[in-house]
Amino acid sequence: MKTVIELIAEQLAGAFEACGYDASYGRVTISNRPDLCEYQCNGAMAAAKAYKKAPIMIAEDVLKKLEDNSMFEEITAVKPGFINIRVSGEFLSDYITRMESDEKLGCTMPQEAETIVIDYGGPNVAKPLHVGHLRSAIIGESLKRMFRFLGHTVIGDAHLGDWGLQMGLIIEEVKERQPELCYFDESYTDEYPEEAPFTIGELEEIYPCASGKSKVDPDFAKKAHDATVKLQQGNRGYTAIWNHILNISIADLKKNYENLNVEFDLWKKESDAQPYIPDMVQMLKDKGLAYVSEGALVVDVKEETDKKEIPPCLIMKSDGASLYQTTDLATIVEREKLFHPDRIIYVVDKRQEMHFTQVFRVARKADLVPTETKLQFLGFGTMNGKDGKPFKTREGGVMRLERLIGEINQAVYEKMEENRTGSEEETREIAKTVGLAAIKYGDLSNQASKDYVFDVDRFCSFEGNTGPYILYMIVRIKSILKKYEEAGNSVADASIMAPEGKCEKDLMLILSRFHDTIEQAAEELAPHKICGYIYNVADAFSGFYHETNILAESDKKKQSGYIALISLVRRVLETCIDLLGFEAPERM
RNA sequence: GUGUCCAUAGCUCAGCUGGAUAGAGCAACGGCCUUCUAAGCCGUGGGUCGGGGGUUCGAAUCCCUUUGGGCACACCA
Repeated sequence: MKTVIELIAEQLAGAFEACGYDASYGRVTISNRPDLCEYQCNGAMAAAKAYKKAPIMIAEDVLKKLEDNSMFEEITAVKPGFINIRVSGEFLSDYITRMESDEKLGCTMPQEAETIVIDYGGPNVAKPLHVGHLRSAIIGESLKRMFRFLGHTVIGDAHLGDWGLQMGLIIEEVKERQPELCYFDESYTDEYPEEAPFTIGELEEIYPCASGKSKVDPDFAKKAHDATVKLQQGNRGYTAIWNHILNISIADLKKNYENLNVEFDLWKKESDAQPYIPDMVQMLKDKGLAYVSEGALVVDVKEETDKKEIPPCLIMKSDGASLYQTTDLATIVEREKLFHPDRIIYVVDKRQEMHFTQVFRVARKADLVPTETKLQFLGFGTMNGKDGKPFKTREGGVMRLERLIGEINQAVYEKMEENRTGSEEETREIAKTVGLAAIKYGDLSNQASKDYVFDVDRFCSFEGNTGPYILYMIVRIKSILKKYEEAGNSVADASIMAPEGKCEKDLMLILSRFHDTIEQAAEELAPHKICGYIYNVADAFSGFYHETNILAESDKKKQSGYIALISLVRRVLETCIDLLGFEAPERM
């Protein structure tokens, strides 16, 4: 469905053309002076230069050539050459009504749906999720939902890290602790036990221990490197341990992501790309792209236009082991083979930008994907504490996700406790829903690429531009609709009417911009635009709510118009928060 | 060192494909609850958009320069 802006711009473009000017001057934007108008066109001023005429004259001429004035309440040429526009209430209510009858609230479905792989999450097996994984999960999940809503085929991939040095470190540490295990006996030929020799809790302790040791003990580090190579070469015992690690970790990760309302379609791992590596490496050699430099196999990726030296992309270490780059490239090969994606979006810490620049360039040079396939890197910034430094626990350690969520839920619960009406159990449940909204809205309302300050108190504070505030507005609407139905009316039968008050019209104007917002947010990979929009809707609703006593309205027809309107507000808000990845409780 | 991103109200952030008076929220101050959830609403104060130059009828937005930060720069992921 065409946006209001497009409908107005069509009219103006026609008029500009009729006057002999280029149609592109008919571009319309939302007014930045809501006191003067709702929409504006600044084309006359731009045209003034090209056609050497006074802008105000151009604007006035253009308005005379308008073919259809029915959608405007007011359209005037002002001062230097602005064209100020107010749409009519009838046009607006009709527009909103059409939106309401559309399953996607007016979003245009693509002619040809894209297949999009979104690579987010990227948790490492054997390591607990910590705050560093939060942004990727939250942003990636939101993008997945946005593109899916817009009719694309989206595949969200957790892309576990299970193939790097960390596996060698863990295996070597287990070996030192329990050398008698059958996995380390080269002559062992029986089936390996089904039961893992460690629990998730032990696993989470083993890795940091091994990692620390490797930094101070070169001998241990060497052994870990060797173990990594042996694993990658298919050593039977090591593979069995690795399988144990995987099974235990994945079960634990699923539970954690579920708590975040994050759901992957695919639980692929770096190791799944392993089978593609030999052929890919051979191909890189055959094409003359890969060569040996300082003992390692590399591909040059520098380009003429580079302002700085981009180092060659390492494909194979001098000891023969593959690296992050290798698996990422092979993963592209795998994704192309399995899904033929039109684009792959990587939601990764922005510090990895260089890495992905290299990987993308090798992929292009080697034609791992067709030229049309988009490879997009969405780098997100660091989550900082109130001191502006990377978020840590009070003791200064890495904050585990479980603990963070627990603290948020507790903070929300304590606020609700002050004036709770329901049972403790119910309040706890609601606090979880509200807490998740607090975290996600707090994160997503910032631009993804920027660092941001994660402030538990502020995000949970129920006041102002926060997740809980948005939920509160939805809950209010739900409550009114429920009472309306309890009085024997039907919300479904209500229909929207032309606005009378200013607040009512403002609310409708904001609602009419739903699909502009969603389409733009998807285009720019910018969930924060949805947050900004939601807040505007909630704010406009609040104004309307306070001006209008809906349930006490005696004119039944008018009341039905109000009900239909707030019912649409609810739908828009709920759709938006679903795109952001959280939901509203029935009451709070 | 090279490159890159950032700098907007006391704090946290929008706005940046050039447009009219730079916006929110928090914090501060003043109002509004026998009426659909006051977790709300209305109002007041608060700014040389880091500094300097330029392009333009018009710059927070584009270009140059300068200062101060973050980050990245081949065998970790």
